[in-house]
Amino acid sequence: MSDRKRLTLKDIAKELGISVSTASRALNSYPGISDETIKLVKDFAEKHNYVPNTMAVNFRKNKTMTIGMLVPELVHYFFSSVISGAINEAKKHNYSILVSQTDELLKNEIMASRTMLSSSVDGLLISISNQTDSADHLLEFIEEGRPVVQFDKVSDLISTPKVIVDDFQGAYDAVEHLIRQGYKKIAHINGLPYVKNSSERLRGYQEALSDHGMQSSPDWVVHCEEISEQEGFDFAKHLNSLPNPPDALFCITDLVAMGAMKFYKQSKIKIPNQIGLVGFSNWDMSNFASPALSSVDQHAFQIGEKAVGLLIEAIKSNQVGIDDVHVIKTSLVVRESSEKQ
Amino acid sequence: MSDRKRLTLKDIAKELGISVSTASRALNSYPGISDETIKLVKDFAEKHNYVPNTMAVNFRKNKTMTIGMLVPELVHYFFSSVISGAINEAKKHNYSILVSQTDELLKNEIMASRTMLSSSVDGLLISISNQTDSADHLLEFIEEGRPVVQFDKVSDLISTPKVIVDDFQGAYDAVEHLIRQGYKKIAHINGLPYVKNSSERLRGYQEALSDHGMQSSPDWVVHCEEISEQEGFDFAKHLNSLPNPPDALFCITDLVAMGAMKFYKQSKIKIPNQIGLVGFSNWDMSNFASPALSSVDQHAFQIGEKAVGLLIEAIKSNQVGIDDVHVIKTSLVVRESSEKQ
DNA sequence: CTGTTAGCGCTTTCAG
DNA sequence: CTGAAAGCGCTAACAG
Repeated sequence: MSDRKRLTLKDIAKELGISVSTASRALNSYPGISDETIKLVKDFAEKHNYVPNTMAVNFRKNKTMTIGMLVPELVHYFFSSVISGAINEAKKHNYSILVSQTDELLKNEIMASRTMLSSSVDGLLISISNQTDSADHLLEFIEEGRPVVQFDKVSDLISTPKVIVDDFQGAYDAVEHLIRQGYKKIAHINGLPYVKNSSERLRGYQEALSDHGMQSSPDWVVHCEEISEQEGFDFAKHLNSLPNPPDALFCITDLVAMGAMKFYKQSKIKIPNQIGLVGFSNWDMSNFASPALSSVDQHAFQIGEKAVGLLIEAIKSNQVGIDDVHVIKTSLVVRESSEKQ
Repeated sequence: MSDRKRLTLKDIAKELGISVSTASRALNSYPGISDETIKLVKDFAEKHNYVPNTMAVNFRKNKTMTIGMLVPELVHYFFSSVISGAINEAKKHNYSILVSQTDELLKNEIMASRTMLSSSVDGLLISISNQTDSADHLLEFIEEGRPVVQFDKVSDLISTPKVIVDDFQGAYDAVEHLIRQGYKKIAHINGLPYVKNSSERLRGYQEALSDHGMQSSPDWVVHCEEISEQEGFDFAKHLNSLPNPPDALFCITDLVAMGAMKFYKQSKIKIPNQIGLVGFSNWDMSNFASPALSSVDQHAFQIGEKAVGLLIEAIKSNQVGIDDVHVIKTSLVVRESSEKQ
């Protein structure tokens, strides 16, 4: 339909009796163009609603002002918050964001990153999938001179700037808080030990305990595979059936903590008085749980902002492959589930 | 750095001693090219890792295979689910999705849609902001021959395909369910009366009641302005203080219902036995509430899929401005908050 | 079945 | 200060 032909530079030039290059330079306010012609051209352009053909500009400049962003799961409070921060920061610099998700599958991650590469994003923001054990698909970006910034789940197989959560500190704070609340037997539902986020949280847990002269029984550390609510429920049940059951639980995520909470409520074990509970991630839902769940906030929005900032910096300075790590501090949000009355 | 020059068609042609156009046609498997040359070229391309320059293709074809998507708030279970559905469907058709958000501000909506227009998306998917009372910015797309599809919050000031939730039916089902559960005095926390979603849910509420020969006291319908948790709390309190307080509450969203739930729990009013509660939107959190909140599911993912499907159809057939409405049926999810024991 | 040619709209040398 | 001209990589008439 319609497609009323758009005004081009050529049209303007012809109309104004000047050359295309002059028109171009005037519109972009080049040095060495008389104020007169600048005004002439700009006024004309304004009046006739000239809008440059972005595809032509992209093509010519070999830039799209577009950033690709790849996350494992979009429908996730953490990731949608990161994306939100990324979009807002990108907007400030006139970049747009192309979003896709991998459903935690390496296969999809490779496909999606290829698509982004071929759709010519100027750079890539990625949080890798759990399956990802190779960085070849990211290397393809670097090889083409397009920067990559990793966030949250990052691969060390490739040198890029990284924005990560301080999992260690977050866990440490959470456990220290439980200790200060007077809990004596603090257990930890962890994730898969070879996943960095998990191992760091475990380390934070252990160090907080030892710094306060407390012991963790090996029985008190268990490992989720799927980080699911069900696992939270099951492990809470399991821990509670031990001869010496814990009186507090630090869970690797809020979802797991919600599962645990369900078990304790069903079993009429009082939270927080009989069992203290702290999660990690500070989902919106944690506020609505009852009792409201204490949790470690990861400042997801800020992670998105930071990651975009670094990426744009890299794009502009044409630096790929710098390897620096930016650790975003967490904040413990104390709610009812861990405050003894 | 690097930027090891990429292979172009010209290179391939020269290398193979054929013309650029033949190379192009072979790669795109045009009819009327010998299988021999096709194989020759494809093998060579494969071997040397040829990847076409998308910017050049875009420029040439005046298409970007990119869709713009604009939502009020990205960090929102409903919208992130719609986006997720949209992305997955788009992927199937080799489209990518550029996402942005407006924070419910018309000003931002106009800016963002302009950006998308100028970044040359092939079409736009939009859920308008609460403030939006003009469709001029959407008209700009239509005028350029680029299709727009609206979803969820839609404007009738412009003719586009629309994918909307069956708010009426959803509300009707919710209220009918409450009636069947034996609740006699069903109140409704509604939204702003001039917002379509609100008015339709109100209509569903009213019709369900009257179809079952029940009355709604005017006192029992109240209107949120911000659709916040706090309002849910406050209105529940207010309703409960009436001389003839309701015994069930249908809330315009889950968030509002959570606020109401908080009030009743604080007041030791038993849910569901003393008060029945149903929300709308079926957030992930509703499952975790205690008692778990009954809610109307809007099939957000499916809305995203459908909207993208319609948009791509419009893009491919080059049809802008068709005005048809696709209503997605809701499903009531019954949980503890509305099942009397 | 293949090659020649023109050109998409813009930026950017290179000359004046 | 301005113009002429080349060319980015690709596709698509048109002509064999």
